[in-house]
Amino acid sequence: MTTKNKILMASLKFFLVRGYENTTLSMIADAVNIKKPSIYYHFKSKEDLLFNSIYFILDNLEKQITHSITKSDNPKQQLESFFECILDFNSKLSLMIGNDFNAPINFITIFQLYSNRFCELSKRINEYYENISSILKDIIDQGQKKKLIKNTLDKEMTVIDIISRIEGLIALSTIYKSIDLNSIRNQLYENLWASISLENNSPKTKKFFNYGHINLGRKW
Amino acid sequence: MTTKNKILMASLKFFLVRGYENTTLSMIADAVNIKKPSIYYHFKSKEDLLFNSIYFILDNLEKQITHSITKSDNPKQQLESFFECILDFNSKLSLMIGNDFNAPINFITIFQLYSNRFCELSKRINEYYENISSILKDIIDQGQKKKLIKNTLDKEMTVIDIISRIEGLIALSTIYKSIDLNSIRNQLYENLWASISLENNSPKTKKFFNYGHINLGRKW
DNA sequence: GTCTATACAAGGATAGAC
DNA sequence: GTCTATCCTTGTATAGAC
Repeated sequence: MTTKNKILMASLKFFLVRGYENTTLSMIADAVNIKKPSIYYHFKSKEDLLFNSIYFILDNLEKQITHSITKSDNPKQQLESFFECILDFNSKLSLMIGNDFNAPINFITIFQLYSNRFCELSKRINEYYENISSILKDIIDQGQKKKLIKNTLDKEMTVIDIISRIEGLIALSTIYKSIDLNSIRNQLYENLWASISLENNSPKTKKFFNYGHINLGRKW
Repeated sequence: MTTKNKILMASLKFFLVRGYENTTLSMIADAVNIKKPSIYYHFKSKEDLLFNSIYFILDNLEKQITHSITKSDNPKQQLESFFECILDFNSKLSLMIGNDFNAPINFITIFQLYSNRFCELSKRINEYYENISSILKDIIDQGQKKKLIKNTLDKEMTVIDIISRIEGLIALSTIYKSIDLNSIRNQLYENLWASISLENNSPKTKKFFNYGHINLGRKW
């Protein structure tokens, strides 16, 4: 791993766990075992580090979502993959950055905080939502054609409903201590499917997907 | 309005819109038309301001949820009030603090950020979730007794499902620019009700509640 | 209760040697 | 590419006058 990547990964870690303002360049430098000014050889400012951290998250997440969807052409399974993929991405991110704080991380918070402050980030984050919305619309389309999903659904609204349920779940599980996300996520997906599908009794299949290794997505 | 309350309201505003670290005591002092050191006469530190801001939000929100629930003893309407109340609280908070930034606010983000950093806050925030969980459980109980809500529901999970849908919606609408929350909130509530109720066709009633004035809840 | 003046610390960033 | 030394700004907080 190059020094540049080490710096980026350390930044990502601190930004996710402590937030941007509570992360200092000294902390990052210490974590990478270099001195503060060396960071400036690789990145032009602290903001630059934030931007690259967020691009890293979004690039990888999009890649993994796209990949997980192609594993099946069954709309129900695709939707399940979509659902699981985002939840798993959050857990994996936590493992990947070596989260040795005992605070759970939530990658969405960082979007909320900085999308309104940095126009450049806002664009990219919105692009991400456009992308996953379009993926979901395609899945719903296919499901309707195959008579698996209700034809009466408002597509736009259903997309919002699905995304907000997933993100709400991640957010809530990091704030409210009494939630055991793993024990209910399958059931919550079944509820979601039941609410949009034409089936009467949705079978309760337990599936665990593995999305492979998280790669560095962006060229420098 | 006393100087103390003015300071608190200004802090709340900045904390919600800019976050804690990006809010300086000078900004607060300017907004209230006093000098920086005068703040220390009323509050012992910047942290003290953060704590009181969050208590203010939670005290008021709990009060309004409790109040909105008592307006009906029909579980469907109570659940709708609950749903609407939290969404409206977020909008009202935005109006109340005189949000002249063009960034939408989301009062839940602040919980996510500081519940893990300040043990005292974590306790209070968890207490809030325990409270609203218990309110929701009661509503579901009543609904089941009155044969309006499915008996097969896992109560714990349903509670999490409901809260995460509401909070996910608020969060998403502040990040993703293409969402018009007001045009879909009623439909989303109907979806929620449809997924837990025994009715086959849920009637589409449009209701707008007014939760009255937001009061200062905490004694100093 | 509010002010002026000021202490003190810390963070981002740059210059320039090696 | 990485370092030491240092600049500069800003933020929290306190002392003490009025």
